[in-house]
Amino acid sequence: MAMKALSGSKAATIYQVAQLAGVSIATVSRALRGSDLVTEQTRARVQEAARELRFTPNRSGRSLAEGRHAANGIVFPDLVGPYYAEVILGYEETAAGYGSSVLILATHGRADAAAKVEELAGRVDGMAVMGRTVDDEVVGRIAAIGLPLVLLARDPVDGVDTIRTRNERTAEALAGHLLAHGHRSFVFLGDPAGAPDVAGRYAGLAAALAAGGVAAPVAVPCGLDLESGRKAARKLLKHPPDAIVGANDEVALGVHLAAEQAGVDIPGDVAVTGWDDLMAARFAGLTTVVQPMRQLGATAARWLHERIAEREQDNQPVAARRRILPTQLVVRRSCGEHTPEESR
Amino acid sequence: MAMKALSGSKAATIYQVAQLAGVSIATVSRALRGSDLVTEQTRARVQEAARELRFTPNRSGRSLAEGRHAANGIVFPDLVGPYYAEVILGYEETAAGYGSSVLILATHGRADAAAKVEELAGRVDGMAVMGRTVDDEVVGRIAAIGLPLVLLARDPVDGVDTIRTRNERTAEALAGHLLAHGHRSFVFLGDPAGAPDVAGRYAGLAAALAAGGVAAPVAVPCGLDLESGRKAARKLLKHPPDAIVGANDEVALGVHLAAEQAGVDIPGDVAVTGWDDLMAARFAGLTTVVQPMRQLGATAARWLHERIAEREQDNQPVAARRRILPTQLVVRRSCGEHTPEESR
DNA sequence: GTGAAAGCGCTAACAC
DNA sequence: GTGTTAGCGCTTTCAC
Repeated sequence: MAMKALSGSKAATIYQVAQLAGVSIATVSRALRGSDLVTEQTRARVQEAARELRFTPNRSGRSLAEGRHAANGIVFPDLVGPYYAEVILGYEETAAGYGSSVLILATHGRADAAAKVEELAGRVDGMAVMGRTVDDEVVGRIAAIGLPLVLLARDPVDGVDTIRTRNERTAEALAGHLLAHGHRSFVFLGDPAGAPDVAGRYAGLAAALAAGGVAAPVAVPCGLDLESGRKAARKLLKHPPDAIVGANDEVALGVHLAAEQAGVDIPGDVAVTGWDDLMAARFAGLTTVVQPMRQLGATAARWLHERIAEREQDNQPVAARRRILPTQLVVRRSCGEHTPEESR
Repeated sequence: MAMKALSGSKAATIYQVAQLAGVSIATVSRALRGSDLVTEQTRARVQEAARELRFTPNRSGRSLAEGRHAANGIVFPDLVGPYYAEVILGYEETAAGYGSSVLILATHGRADAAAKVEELAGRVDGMAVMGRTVDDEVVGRIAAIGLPLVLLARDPVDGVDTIRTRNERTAEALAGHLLAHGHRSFVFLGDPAGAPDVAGRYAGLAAALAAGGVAAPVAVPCGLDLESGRKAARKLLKHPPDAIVGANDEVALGVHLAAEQAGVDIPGDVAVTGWDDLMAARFAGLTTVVQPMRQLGATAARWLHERIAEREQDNQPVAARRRILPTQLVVRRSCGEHTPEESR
């Protein structure tokens, strides 16, 4: 019997454990879940049997009986770049603390993203959705069936919790710093119509520049990865503006690569800034904006947990929450010359 | 009815769809799953009802009935650093292609990691385990119940598929390059007893140096993150060796930070190398080793898919597979002066 | 082509 | 304390 268990090709069920321990399945369930309605003696016998059969409760059976999945989902455009990785880590860590597993779904730019997301909705108790991975209609549809939802780095949808990082106001701080350097002509590298974060960054920049009496920055649409930034910069650097504001660090770092290749000096010939404070930004000397990515994920997981508890207890749902997490300008050398005491 | 569906607070079940469409649940199931045992007319009616009720099949019910989860798991020590993120992305992308969701589990260094992993085993059809997240005993136990398993960047376990990246031989290439620079005293920054990858890197380095007639490198144990590298380097740089070989890029980049702070020149005063080729390595000018991380994850997902199919079809399992993915030395400026034609 | 009904593995009421 | 049993939502024979 023991041998059979060890070499078993299928996971054991509660029935087998019950049989081996000489009790009913109800007792097995109780014993293993720590109910105090079992003698310690019985519990020991059951545990022994479970161990021998290498029994792990089948999650589907349990979920079906309990009416919950003990799992949360997170949807993001892609896992490329440390940005999403950090958010997911914060999310996973917090969710795990609540006993929930985490299902990840990268939509890439697939056409069937909506279907994938809706399918995911069927296997989780709650879900975080990042950026513009799926449109408002899908979000609304999922929210309508009552699945706890939280949107990250995305424009709010009625009745749905949303967490964002501060973009507009930090963009103003960035603009102020660049203006102080004496820069007057600007290019924004990124597509404001693409991601909500990018839109906010551009809007904040434009507003601040306008307030400073400077022409609105030209927005040059650009993917959010290193290579897109490099390609876009190659053309741009032929007649560089005073400053190029990258929609994120990858884009800005792509500009660095292009500049190096073209023999353009940063910040001598052109100032460059990014957003996210990737590890690479530090080593490239890139002026950028730090965001609490981990906290973004962690907060999402916590809010979902609260919403799930609320549902389970049939409590009156609290109104949709909005939160904007602080961000901070990190000045390095790419934005222009600094006096020694200005530098860190 | 439609209103009720739209504002519904609980997901619809197959029974409600059946009732609304005026058919049995069996027909609903058949219609929605594309069986050709239904009239197109009936199918249309069912689809209409399903749409109206926003019906998505409950995954637990389905999994229980089908005896499979349509989900794979991946276990890793932490999501910090782009290294794991890339592996997971490759894994998710491939798994999604096979129709499987992906559950992630970061063990961090938690004491209950084994329990978490075994629990995960109960909700997936297959699982990838990275590095030394759980010990051989747990791996063996999970393999014993017949769950398809693949180990990544980890020493093989009998009867379990394993995929690694080439460490030893590339370490030799790295050693050769460093010796050619004239470096003769070496420190390896990392704990060979910690991660399997690190062990392989150290072993390869030591062997090559021995072959070159140079004393074995001192291994200074060190965490695999930036800060650990920086701290360890702070002491080390007081009397720097000719070269410091970091167990990974983060460690090597930590050395860069410490060197900058201490006014030590790289590579003038000390050569530094890493492993992984993070984006930051490129901007820090760090000599390192590229690894096909995405491919590592993708291969894992593909192998699992094959194992799962094998099980479902009750095929005779093929012998455990081993694969070592190629890696490549990337020479930048941190390892020593190069003549112009040597540099890229 | 469709329906009735038997599970899938588990939890939790309800008996005893 | 423990056993019996009724579901949880779905897929899939087996009848018709």
